[in-house]
Amino acid sequence: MKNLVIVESPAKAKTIGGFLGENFLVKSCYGHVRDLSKTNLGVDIERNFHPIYEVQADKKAVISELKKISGKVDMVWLATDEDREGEAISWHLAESLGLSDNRYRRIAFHEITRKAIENAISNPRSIDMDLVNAQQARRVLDRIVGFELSPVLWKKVKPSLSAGRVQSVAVRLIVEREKEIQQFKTLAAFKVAAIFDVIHMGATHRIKAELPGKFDTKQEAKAFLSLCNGALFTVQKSEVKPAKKSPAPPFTTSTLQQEASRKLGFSVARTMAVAQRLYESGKITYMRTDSVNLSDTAMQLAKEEINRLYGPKYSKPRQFATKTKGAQEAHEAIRPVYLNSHEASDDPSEQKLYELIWKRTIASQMADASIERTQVTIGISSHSEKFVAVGEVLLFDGFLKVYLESSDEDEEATGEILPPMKVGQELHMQEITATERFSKHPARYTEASLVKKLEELGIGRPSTYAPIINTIQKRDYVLKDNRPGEKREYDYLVLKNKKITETKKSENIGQEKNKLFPTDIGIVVTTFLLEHFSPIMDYHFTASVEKEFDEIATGKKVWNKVLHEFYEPFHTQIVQTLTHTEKFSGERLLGTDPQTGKNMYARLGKFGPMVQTGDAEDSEKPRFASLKKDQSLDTITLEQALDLFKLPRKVGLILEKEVVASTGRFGPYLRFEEKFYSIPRTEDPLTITLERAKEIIAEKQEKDKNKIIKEFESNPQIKILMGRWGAYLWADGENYKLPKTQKPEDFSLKDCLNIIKGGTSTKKSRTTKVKTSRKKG
DNA sequence: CAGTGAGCGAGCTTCCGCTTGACTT
Repeated sequence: MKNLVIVESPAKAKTIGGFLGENFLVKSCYGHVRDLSKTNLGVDIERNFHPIYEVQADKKAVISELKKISGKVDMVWLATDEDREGEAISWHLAESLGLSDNRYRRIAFHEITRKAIENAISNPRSIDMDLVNAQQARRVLDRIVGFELSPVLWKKVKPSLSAGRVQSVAVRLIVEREKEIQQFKTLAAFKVAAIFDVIHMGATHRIKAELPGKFDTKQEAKAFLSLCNGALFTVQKSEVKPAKKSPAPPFTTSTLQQEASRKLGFSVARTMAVAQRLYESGKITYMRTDSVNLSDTAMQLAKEEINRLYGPKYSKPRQFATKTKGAQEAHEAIRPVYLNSHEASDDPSEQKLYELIWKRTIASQMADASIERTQVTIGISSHSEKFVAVGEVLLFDGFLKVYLESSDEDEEATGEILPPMKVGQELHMQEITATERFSKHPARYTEASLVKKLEELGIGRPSTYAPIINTIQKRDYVLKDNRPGEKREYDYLVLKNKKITETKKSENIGQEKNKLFPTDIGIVVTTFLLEHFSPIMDYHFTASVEKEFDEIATGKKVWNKVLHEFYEPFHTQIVQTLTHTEKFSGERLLGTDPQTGKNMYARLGKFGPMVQTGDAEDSEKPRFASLKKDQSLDTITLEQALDLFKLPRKVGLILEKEVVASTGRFGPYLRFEEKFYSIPRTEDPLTITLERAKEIIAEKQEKDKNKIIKEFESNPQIKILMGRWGAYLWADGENYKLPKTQKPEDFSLKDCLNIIKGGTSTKKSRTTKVKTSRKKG
């Protein structure tokens, strides 16, 4: 072997290995190989922000293998991605493999074709140190922000919290959207629509027309309907306008995540996992990309496929320009490797995602759709307002034959075909309706719409969108959740047969599925960071530092100087906040307790969100109660807070012993004679009666009686019990699985001892995380 | 997964961006 080629991805290594001859060995380094030391800050600020690098623990084996091979070859070709991070990886490789300048060459290609690779090999260059320095600046800045800001949170808000250039802004977006929704004032107005009969060639066509404006009140809407009663309706204008629709560009990571979410209901993480499998099996190109570019080969293949399937009329090859802020375009757009292949996998998820990618790619190379829009204006003899009917005729479907991008907003109903109407023609009115419509608050973010917003702001990279979503949920700043929605009544007026009837209708509103909600911790942390570190929290912070990084990359600025300029004010603010601010808990005064006259607060406590009566300075100690799962610090009322203190509550006496109702980690419960009895979640411990309590206790006691299947006189520490999922072995507080080989009652004490000796207790293997911060409501 | 309903306190937590791999009854 004379040559070693190093790329980032193993799947890429495999493909390229096939293109190059026997003199080339292609290996992968699996992304970054060195990173800042994790033990400390990893940056020596005194020495001009000198980074302290270490080979990452999981890359030691990779590096030692590459080192061994590189010692034996004539030339090492560093073929990492051609972007800022890729350039840095090449530099780290050269450094950690100890390659002298004449032992390696830097090459790069943007598409994986034989031609592109041969071209790269014949045009080698040296490592671009300006670009590497831009990456070092990015890396060091992120480390400083994260590792100086997080400890401030530990001291001033709560231990173990985190903050960073990307995650803190992502959380801010969700927090502020929730605030907008809370402050949103719903406005009602009446929308008027009419149905007319049009007679054309002896047949009656029903058309729908709308009044462009709205009425603020029911009275006005009603008055309008009265005016229409008996009026004449005449066509005043009929306009025909041609229009065209163009296809969307091929997929990038972000647009793939959005469409897979809307069309297939995939989470961002699932989209990436499925795409990874398609990539590894050679069905699609690389899935982490910000480019909409297609290779010449791909465009040629698409053209042939479109010609074959739909005919040349449908083909329109085109290249799209990337508009994304900060795009680095190291790869192609996400597309099928073979555009003439329609099947990619037996796995339904993979196949569905593949079809989506296939359609999007093919559609992007197809002709525009042409449409004819008709707008008919209908005058009212008794009023100056006019009805408008809109019709749409698809003259040529073009790319719509294959694919239409969906949108986050509700789709406007597209017009239907209108029968021909002449100016002056009188129309017969069937009915006119006035429907009360309400303004809608801004939509909560979904995973995918958050990714879209982050991309617009230039925050995060294709490889990090899915991890960001994961991080902010793991840190308990954000919760992906559903809300049931509620009924709302609205007024509906109809003018028909010269009569106006008024009815109430109801609709379901506010239902949410898989939406992102901020948690109390998320809100408190965001408020704190905004107050003390507004420059980092600025939505344009990333974009403005990116501009600096670009200037480093083009040699106009020196990287450590850029860092110095950032660090000076930032660090001053860190010190300032640590020394001069109190602990922050997002405290909110709810009012006073009517019984004691003491202040009541809602705030974030050591164990999560809670309410408090009385102040710490009072002679009597304050009382505390945790919030329920569906309550939040921002919205809890004095009444709800008072309810929280009503538990535990004395329900009454059974046989002169007290029964107490309360809510615990696992929901509402009763306590009687030192034992616990769960109350079904549908019932309320605040109102449960003694009668009902007796029932629940009796039921559980009956069940417990039947619980013991077998006991051993010689060893009372071993029992066979009946649990929710069948029989199991209990031994001194630990539980063991019983083999299904015989009936539970047939096990002997010796059998049991053997199971204990050989088996592992289920308690120890438990991996479920127990949340302690909140009671479930 | 097998019933559960606490709360010491020392020591640790944390960033973003590249890339896949692999703890089991």
